[in-house]
Amino acid sequence: MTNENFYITTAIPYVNAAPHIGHALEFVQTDVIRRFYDILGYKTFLLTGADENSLKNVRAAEALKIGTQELCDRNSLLFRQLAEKINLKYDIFFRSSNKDKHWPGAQEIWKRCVDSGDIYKKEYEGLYCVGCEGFYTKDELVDGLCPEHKTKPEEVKEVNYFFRLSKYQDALLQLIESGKLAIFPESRKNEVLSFIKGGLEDFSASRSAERAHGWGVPVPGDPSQIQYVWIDALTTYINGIGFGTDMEQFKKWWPAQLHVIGKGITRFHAIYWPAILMSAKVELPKAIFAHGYLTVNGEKMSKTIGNVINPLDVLEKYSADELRYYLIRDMPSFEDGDFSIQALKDRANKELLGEIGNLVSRVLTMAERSGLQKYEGDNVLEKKLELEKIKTTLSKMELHETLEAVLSFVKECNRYINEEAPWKLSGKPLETALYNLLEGIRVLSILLYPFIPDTAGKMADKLGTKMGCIEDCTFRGKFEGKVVKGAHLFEKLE
RNA sequence: AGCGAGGUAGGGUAGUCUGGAGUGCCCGCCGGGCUCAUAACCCGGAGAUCAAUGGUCCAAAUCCAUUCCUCGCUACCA
Repeated sequence: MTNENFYITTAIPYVNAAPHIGHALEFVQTDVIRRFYDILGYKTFLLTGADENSLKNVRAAEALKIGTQELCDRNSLLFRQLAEKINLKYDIFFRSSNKDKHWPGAQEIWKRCVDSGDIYKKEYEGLYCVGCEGFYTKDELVDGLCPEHKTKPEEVKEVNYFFRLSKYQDALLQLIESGKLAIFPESRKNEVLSFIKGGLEDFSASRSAERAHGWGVPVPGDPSQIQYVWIDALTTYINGIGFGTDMEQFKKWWPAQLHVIGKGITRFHAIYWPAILMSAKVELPKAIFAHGYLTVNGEKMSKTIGNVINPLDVLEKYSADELRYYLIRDMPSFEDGDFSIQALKDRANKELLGEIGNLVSRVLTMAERSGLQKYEGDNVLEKKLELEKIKTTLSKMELHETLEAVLSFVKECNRYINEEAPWKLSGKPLETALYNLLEGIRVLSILLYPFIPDTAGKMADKLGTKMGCIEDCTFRGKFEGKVVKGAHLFEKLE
């Protein structure tokens, strides 16, 4: 057992629209890691939430003819519902429109960066598309026109605050090359390194309040400017645990052991964020895990195609465990993966029901019929458990590999039944076979807990055992739980 | 264009660093076994010029060179 703290975060998504299935993937991945660290004995804390200060939210609200806060309230609720329904075990759902807890921290960070001399005023010149309300670089334009609106962007000059990112180029390089800030997977780490080596430019850290429609965190001492959304968004990771408002709690959990993010925002987390923290003289997070994106039936998700999958709809028809299992099992942790309902059903029927549910069902039937109250025997089946592989793949964040290693033990249990044929046995040989199988299921209930917590709990209940931790994943020579078969763990999906 | 990652059976992957029979896993397909179990479970089989060419070596998916193809990153996208 360890007493170390483990603070983990999901990215905080823009809430300009309802959650899609990609958000569900991130929630599940983060939760699996968190729960694994739970059974490893860490004291864990998980932050999730919503980035509400984006201009996208302002625009989305205007399109719907409602207030921005109302839109954020509405959509944040959907994200929170998703978190609940998918069993994301979060400790805090933190919204960046929270003026009491978020603004003080975001402004404190800003002041500290000013004190370090890293924020300065500069005239910003850029190509601004009125339709997009955003700036474009020359490379992004198609024939000199905005790729979306096919209009010529205006040249706009505006005085903004800039963050002196260039100053941190060497420090960032050293930080990431040395692994002091770990980036999973390796390929993303390489991308970040090559980006840094290409030379870092200072970035615009504020916008005019006018252009931001007055929405966002004001720059301390200059109400005409609003903080650039990324600065305020990143600080939710520290503000949510008390930076600027409850430094005691903040010190308890920070630094984060892991930020889980989508691959598209790697740069902000691996470059901007550590630079801001260095400037503000705050400790740095330990690791970043960038997952891939989901396609749907082989196509990129898009509103235009109309193939966006809302995970809340999926959870109307399928259980949290079925969705969680599928997302981890079929999606490589780091690569893009393809989502399809058919594949989800196949996994649920073949593996959750056919292998896990059926294993429990056949063993508990035989155990009940045996009439035994306690079971003893030698630990032959335990040798098939690859606990080391489970731990090493987890430490590399290869969650699909971790799950596969757990599942291969399920297969060994089923194989063991076929080989031993306990239905033909009686006396000591029967007791030994049942002992091994019951211990096997008990261990599985622990190892499956991070992935399918509801089912794992049911398994422990059926065995009459308590949910254990990693130290309990060994066979103990004796099984004394009170076995009750009860209902099936899964029903077949048609 | 530059930098990076890849191309292994019908699909998806591991193996490559540290060369040693195409070795493994998942889905799909075909055949058999079992009857404890939710038509679930177990075993066996078919299916691959390991992208191509050239080289090093007793020996190459693995090392070297070249070519072709795919994907990612290249300043504000989960």
